[in-house]
Amino acid sequence: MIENEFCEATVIHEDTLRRVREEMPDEEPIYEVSELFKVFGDSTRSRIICALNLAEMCVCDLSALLNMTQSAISHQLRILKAARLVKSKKQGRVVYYSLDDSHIGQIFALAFTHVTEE
Amino acid sequence: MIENEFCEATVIHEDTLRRVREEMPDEEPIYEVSELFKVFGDSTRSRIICALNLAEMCVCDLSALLNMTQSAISHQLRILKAARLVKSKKQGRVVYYSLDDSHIGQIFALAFTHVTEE
DNA sequence: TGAACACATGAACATACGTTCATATATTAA
DNA sequence: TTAATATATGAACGTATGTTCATGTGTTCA
Repeated sequence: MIENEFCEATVIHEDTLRRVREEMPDEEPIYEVSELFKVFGDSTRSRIICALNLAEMCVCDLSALLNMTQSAISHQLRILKAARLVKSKKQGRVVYYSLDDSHIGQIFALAFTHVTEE
Repeated sequence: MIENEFCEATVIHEDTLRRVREEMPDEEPIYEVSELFKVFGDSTRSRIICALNLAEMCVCDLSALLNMTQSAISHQLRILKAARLVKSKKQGRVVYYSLDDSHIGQIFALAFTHVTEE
């Protein structure tokens, strides 16, 4: 049992700890990954993503589809756009949103198979 | 332009809206998917998952690895266990945690390739 | 039996987050 | 130019969430 340098935690398995320390991904990419998952971790945003995965849509259609106020949808689209998950295209006063990523579909597909099995 | 039955939202594209309504996944699996992503959406939990993906570990080793208090780790492990993402095995007074799912690795792998490219 | 240890857990606290409300911006049509 | 429309956005509000602190539970060892 060895005291850690930075906190009071006791270390029982020095060998595995050393190995995991070496093989662990850096903190930054892990942080970015969890930031990505955080965006997915709201059902409104997930529903928007599922919808945009089927068709390019404008804000008021999304609002009607999800039965939510235009403001709420717009706020969430802003977050999705900041995360570079959706892109927008303005035509007149209508703004069309669509998915801006190739991995989203794959990640969601895996997640769906996860929650639907067992 | 047609007024929606349940909210004041204006519908511009009736045809795509109808098609998306038909092809959209049900609300419940989408909700479950976003609940799963919500669990992944915290960097502490993501780091725990990355660690357990490399080795079965006890609480105090995780605590030392992530330089966090035993209590904080324990609380997060509770959440991961409730989500059936990790399982625990008690040996004496030491509790060993390991991943309890085959999809986690794939989902994280996809997410990593997403954040590391571009 | 009691001390030490590994872990769990409830309460408290600060912070983050999603929606609502009011309003601003930009475009079209009269 | 004015009214209507589609969207964006800031402030406010309630709620959810992660960590800390204190303490509880269960196990080992002297």
